[in-house]
Amino acid sequence: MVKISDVARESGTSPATVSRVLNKNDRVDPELVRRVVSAADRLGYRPNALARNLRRQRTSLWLLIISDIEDSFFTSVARGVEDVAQRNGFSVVLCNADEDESKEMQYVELAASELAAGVILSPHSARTHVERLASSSIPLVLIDRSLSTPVDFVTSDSRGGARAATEHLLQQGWRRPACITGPRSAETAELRRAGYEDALEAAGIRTKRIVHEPFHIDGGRTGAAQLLDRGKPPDALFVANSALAMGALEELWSRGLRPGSDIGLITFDDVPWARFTDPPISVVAQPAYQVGARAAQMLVERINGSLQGKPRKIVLETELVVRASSRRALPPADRGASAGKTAIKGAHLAVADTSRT
Amino acid sequence: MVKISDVARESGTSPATVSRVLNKNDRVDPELVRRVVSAADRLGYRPNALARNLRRQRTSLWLLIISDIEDSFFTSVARGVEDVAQRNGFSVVLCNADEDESKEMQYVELAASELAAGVILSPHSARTHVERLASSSIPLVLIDRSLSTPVDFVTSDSRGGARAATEHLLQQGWRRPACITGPRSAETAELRRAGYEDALEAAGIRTKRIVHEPFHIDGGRTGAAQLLDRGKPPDALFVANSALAMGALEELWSRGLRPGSDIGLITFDDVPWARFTDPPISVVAQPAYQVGARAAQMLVERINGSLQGKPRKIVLETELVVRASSRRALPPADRGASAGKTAIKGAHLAVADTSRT
DNA sequence: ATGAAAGCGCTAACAC
DNA sequence: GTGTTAGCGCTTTCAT
Repeated sequence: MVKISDVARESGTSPATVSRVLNKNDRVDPELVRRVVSAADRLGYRPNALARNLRRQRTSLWLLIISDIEDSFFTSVARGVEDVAQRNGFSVVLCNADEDESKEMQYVELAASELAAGVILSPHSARTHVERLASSSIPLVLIDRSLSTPVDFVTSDSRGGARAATEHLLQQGWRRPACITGPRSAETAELRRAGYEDALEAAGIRTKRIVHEPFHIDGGRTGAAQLLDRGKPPDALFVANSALAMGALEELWSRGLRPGSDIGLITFDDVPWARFTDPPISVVAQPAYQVGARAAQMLVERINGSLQGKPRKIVLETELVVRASSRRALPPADRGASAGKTAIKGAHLAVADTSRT
Repeated sequence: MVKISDVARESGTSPATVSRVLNKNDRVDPELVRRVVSAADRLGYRPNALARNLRRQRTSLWLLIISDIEDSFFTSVARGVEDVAQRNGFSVVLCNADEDESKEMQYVELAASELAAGVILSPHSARTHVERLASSSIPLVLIDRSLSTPVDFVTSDSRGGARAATEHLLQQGWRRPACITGPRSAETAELRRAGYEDALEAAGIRTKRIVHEPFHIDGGRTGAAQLLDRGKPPDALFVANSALAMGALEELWSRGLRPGSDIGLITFDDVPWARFTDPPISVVAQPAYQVGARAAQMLVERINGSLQGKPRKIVLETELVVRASSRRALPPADRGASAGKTAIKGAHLAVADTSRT
């Protein structure tokens, strides 16, 4: 391994000068710069980040800890984070906590012990993480789900989106809606349930029909099965995320129930394949890329100190995308090729500000 | 920041002993262990990984550099890698190169300068990466795509899978197949095209009908459009990955062409939603999790030295999953609920060994 | 503008 | 079995 002292010797100068040249800090004599650069080049010198980090007591690495790498919401978030990070000279590495609290903790520990420049986290629960990072004074921005502790936070309006989705179902003439949501420990699950209930209450519907399941495909399957096996089964489903939606869809399919004709269906998250299902699925679209980008922007500002004071909270608007699965009126004849094209897109929610701080 | 010397003082011993206790290496007096542990606990001591890494000249971090985080093939690979890494005491961070060579280079550089314990990479092209890592003697395992330089490598049998898929189309009675594959620079794209051609040649079909497009949804759209606009359009499509498949599906949809009845369709990669499309899509399934797990296993063995000598190559079998989109016989009446259930699964390929070394 | 020197926190020889 | 000590490669005062 060729080190800085080798370059110094080769260029007939001192380690200090080489360091200065490499970090293009001070005004060094142009002639020396030339000599150092050429020497470094000739020797194939590569700075050792480990030594630099230890000396500087900081890195330029961000950890983005997400709860499920197979959820397209989070992969879109990741792209938003990466774009902003790159523009600001940070590298992002992704950590998949996999909805597992101990893995999450492990990655938080990694961030702390490796002195990450910043962390963006979608917390499973537990505020211990926050304290751990705070004690190492590593800036943290939460996404998707908040914690009781006040921390910078970016999310989208789950409750408003859920309410709009449910109201849409009711407007379409579905009369016995039900809700498949995530576990009580997940904030987004509870908010989406609450939005669903908001709509029911506003419409004077007393029977709630709610099931809580893990945010996985199996949860969607068993949740749908439970609801459909009841004495008075629902005629429409509001499903709180895309993994649950896949399970629910599978269950409907296996019972020969066709969304749009036999049962109404609307779900959270505009996954890329929602247009290709039979029939296309109506969704509440979250601005996932923006969630990531805004979170990254906040992190940059915390790191460089331009954002100070108490934590900010940003809530982004969702968008209702109406396709065939939620429309009651759709006649069976109108299936197939035309179904994809007739999808209405863009009914913006009336609820909530674009972003409040 | 509380450091090892603080713990030493607090427990009335030396830094060396504290270090030994923390790394549970030597046989230290149980009484001392107790005192050290309790002192560390009391002071809230956290080891500084930066210092440790610098001293040891190694880390326990793996970089997994993938070409597209939104491709479910790679997210499944990631889970395979993570499971094996965790069992062996390594942390995995994911880097999304986004099919961008300069980003990929950047992450390789990160791995080298941070002295990663190992790297798993799906290379976009360029063998410079390999040399860079080799010069820092960081073990590397390639996945999905190989390079001209010999390096440990795990993939699945693209060519065999493509051939089997195409043969299946022909057996179903489709007569004018076409192929939408990726760019010529992508090895998997070329192998799948080759497998497609193998089947055509074996069947004595002379007209190849092949288009090369970027591995993105737009590529699928324009690729399909090009083929369908020809004087003699194809009556069946073999599509080389899932992003392309989405675009192709969109194009078919917009022209009112229904897979299975109007046109045959089979694609690479068993994405979770392939069962939910209209109609369900036949696919060549890659053992993505296994690709990741096997690659990780090789990396472990390279790191601990139990695997030595020249690079190994592992080629895993693919699986043909036949659903409705490729079956010509499917009568229009058999749509809807039953279509998902009647899917045949499991026709194993006759080609290739399970894994050769 | 440049160099000398200290030291970031830890581990691994080496001595006892 | 435990302590002493040197030093990983770099940056950054502090002199000059």
